[in-house]
Amino acid sequence: MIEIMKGLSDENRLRLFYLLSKGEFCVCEIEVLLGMSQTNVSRHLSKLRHSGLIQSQKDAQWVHYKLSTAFMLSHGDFAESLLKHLEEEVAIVEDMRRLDNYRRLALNCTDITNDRERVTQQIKG
Amino acid sequence: MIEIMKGLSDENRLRLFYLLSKGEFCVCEIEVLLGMSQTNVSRHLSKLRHSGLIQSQKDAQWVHYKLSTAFMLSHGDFAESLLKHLEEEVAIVEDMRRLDNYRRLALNCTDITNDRERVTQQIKG
DNA sequence: ATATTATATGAGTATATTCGAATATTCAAA
DNA sequence: TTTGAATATTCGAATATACTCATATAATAT
Repeated sequence: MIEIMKGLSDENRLRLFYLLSKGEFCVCEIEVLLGMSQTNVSRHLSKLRHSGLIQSQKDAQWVHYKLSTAFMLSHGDFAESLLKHLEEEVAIVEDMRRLDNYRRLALNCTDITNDRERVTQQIKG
Repeated sequence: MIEIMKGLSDENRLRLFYLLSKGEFCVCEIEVLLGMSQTNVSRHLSKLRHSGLIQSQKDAQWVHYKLSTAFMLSHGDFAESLLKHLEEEVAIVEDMRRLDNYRRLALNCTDITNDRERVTQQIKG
């Protein structure tokens, strides 16, 4: 449990964790959705993975991350109550606004590759 | 929520938090029950209090700590699911064994003042 | 008033965490 | 097989955290 709590004791990782509770995302999507640098996203994802909170799956050159099913099976109640409280956090409300736009516009990794700046502007909405 | 997670991302503070979920204790009791130094107990209690997780009440020369009622009202579900998982932690199982002994023997602050070493041995079980 | 007990805080040190910049690795497309 | 894109890792600096020792404060008892 200590590992879990340490994994979730950082604002960026809480945002990552919350985002991944809404689906499966590749690193480039996370960068754009959360406005974080590639290095930082990768680093924090790595930490969350080593804490057992998330899992990754390689798909060609992309790596998709999602919540760990093992973790959700063993700690789902804890995760649910945490996620519920996170909903109200300002940073997370804004993350979710960008995610809504991203989905409404049916954007994907290819769009990000083609014109990252444009996607960033589009979801800022 | 970030403050809360940071407050609970340390093993000693998780132990303090769990102990206080079992009742109200003064600092000298906590020292003996958890086997921590006075300075360290005081410092971590201070951090938990500033994070809003616990509250204190002065009683003569003693200060009694307990979980914050405001926190439990707003985050009780989260606290309950965390506490449930903490039950299994080795360090906490041992803390609880000492607490059981402490209570079975009907010990209190005065006993600790009179002969701390004896109490320490008695609850070691 | 003085000594004693309970608790809190300051200073210093050791360790851990976070981040950006640069670099490495892996895969795919040309 | 070279090039480029996606992701991971290393390094160094800045900051934060935890711990111990010493000291301060506050209340009690003598």
